[in-house]
Amino acid sequence: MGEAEQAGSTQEGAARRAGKAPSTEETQRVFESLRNAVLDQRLPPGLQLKEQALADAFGVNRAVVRQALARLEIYRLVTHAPNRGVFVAHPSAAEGRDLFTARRYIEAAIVELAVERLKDADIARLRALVRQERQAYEAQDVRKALRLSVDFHLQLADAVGNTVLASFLDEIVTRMPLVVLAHRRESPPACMLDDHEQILDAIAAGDAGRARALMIEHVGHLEGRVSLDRGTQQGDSGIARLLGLEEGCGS
Amino acid sequence: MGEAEQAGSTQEGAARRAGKAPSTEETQRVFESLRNAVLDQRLPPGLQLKEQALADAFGVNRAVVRQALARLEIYRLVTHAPNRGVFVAHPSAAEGRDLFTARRYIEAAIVELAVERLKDADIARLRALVRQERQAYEAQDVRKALRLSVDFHLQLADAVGNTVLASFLDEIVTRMPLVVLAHRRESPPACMLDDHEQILDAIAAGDAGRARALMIEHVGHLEGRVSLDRGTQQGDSGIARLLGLEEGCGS
DNA sequence: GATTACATGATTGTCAACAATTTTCAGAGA
DNA sequence: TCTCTGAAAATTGTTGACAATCATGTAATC
Repeated sequence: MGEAEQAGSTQEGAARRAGKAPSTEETQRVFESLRNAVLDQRLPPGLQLKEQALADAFGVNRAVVRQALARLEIYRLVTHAPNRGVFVAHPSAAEGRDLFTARRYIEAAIVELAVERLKDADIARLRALVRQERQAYEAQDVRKALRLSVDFHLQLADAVGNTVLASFLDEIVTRMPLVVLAHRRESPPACMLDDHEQILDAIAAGDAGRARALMIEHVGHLEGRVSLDRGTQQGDSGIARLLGLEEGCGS
Repeated sequence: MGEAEQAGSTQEGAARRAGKAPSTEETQRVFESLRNAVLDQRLPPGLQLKEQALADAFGVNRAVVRQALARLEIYRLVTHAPNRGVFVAHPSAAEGRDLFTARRYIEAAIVELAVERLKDADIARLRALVRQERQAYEAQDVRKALRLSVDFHLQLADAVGNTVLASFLDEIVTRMPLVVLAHRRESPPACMLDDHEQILDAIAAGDAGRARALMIEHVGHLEGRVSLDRGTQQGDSGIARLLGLEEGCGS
């Protein structure tokens, strides 16, 4: 299933943020491959991850796979059913709502701090990232665009320099793709390419209130792409999910 | 070292918040015992946690201990030195600052939501907790008071009902004792027994702005008990730490 | 006396075999 | 056709042994 990933700025950043000390490089490698697979929406919720299959695929021992899976479980990317196995998580609507609510607060905190702490070089780097993201969209490379879109948020958090808030945001955005897969709307609304750019403008202008409002609105746009209403079932049961596998626009 | 803990409302709550699915009950048991030991400030930063010793102490296999330690590592309660072992974390001053900053934002979010969502029964339960806390202080049971003080924050978060924010706060408050141990001020300022009560009053009165301000101020009081100035060394080197093992007042 | 080289012990990391549990599937019976 | 039973296969959980690495203490050398 998940094999070697393309090296990118996200991987090392994630290692610093979430993965921490590589408790044996092998475990870390397997963990990050699976985590990246989730980020790229390659793993459908509910899929069983069998230890031996993963061990064979990665060329490692089952014990290593087991540790990687245990770590994924802590980040709630998989659920562990005792004596049954681990399955890609299938977040409930309530969980999705909690994630978006928490994301609003965390992102608001980050932009607030960004106005105070970001250097010109940081803003320039983030602007370059937004340009890349736009190019990816224009090139129809949706997967890459989605990834760059996530990277924008993560690198903004990194630039702010608060490791705790950065790791929290990292956990949230990593769990988001599963929420999207489990609760996608049939007709996704139009993509919002300009949000990131406007947020950067507000930060660069030192307008904390506007930056904060824009970011909260941006998260609202993202939440609009899924249906998390209070009556929604936990997620469609298998078949319906496989029909909507083409991904929309990003984070 | 850490053996069975007194059962209390925190344990099950923590299991729901942070611990998640008990990937084999044994692992969860070991993890929580060690986590509780950190919360009670029984584990000095820098102490090595040897796998075999823990396995013997808990009567479990080394693999179980290994998984529990890996989990502790993700919460940054321990640091893992490859081929050397795991050691109780020794948070830097920068890490401490990040934790307090993040805590301000998270707690502010929680009280904001608390004003909207808390039922009368929730408030009554929290008031009872504050009373217990006061009694513990009056009875000079500092350890219990500290624990109840932490419980107040965690149960407030639980009552709000956002599992994501609750788990974030859980991680923060669990890491705090290590920051305190590593960067304790010589003369702790007076304890602030009334903060929790006033926060509850503001929430009960529906005054979100005041509740938020009081909570931020409260976190400021907590931060005042440690010295995290930008010139401070990572922590004193062993001997000095052992001299100041008696604990102050809580969270 | 201080320092380096080396042997010893302790600890972590890896692995494969075994046990326990669950799932699957074939077949009997209603 | 459906359901129940039970054996077989597949999967997870556990344990112990072995290898690799690091820390400790001793002896030799400058």
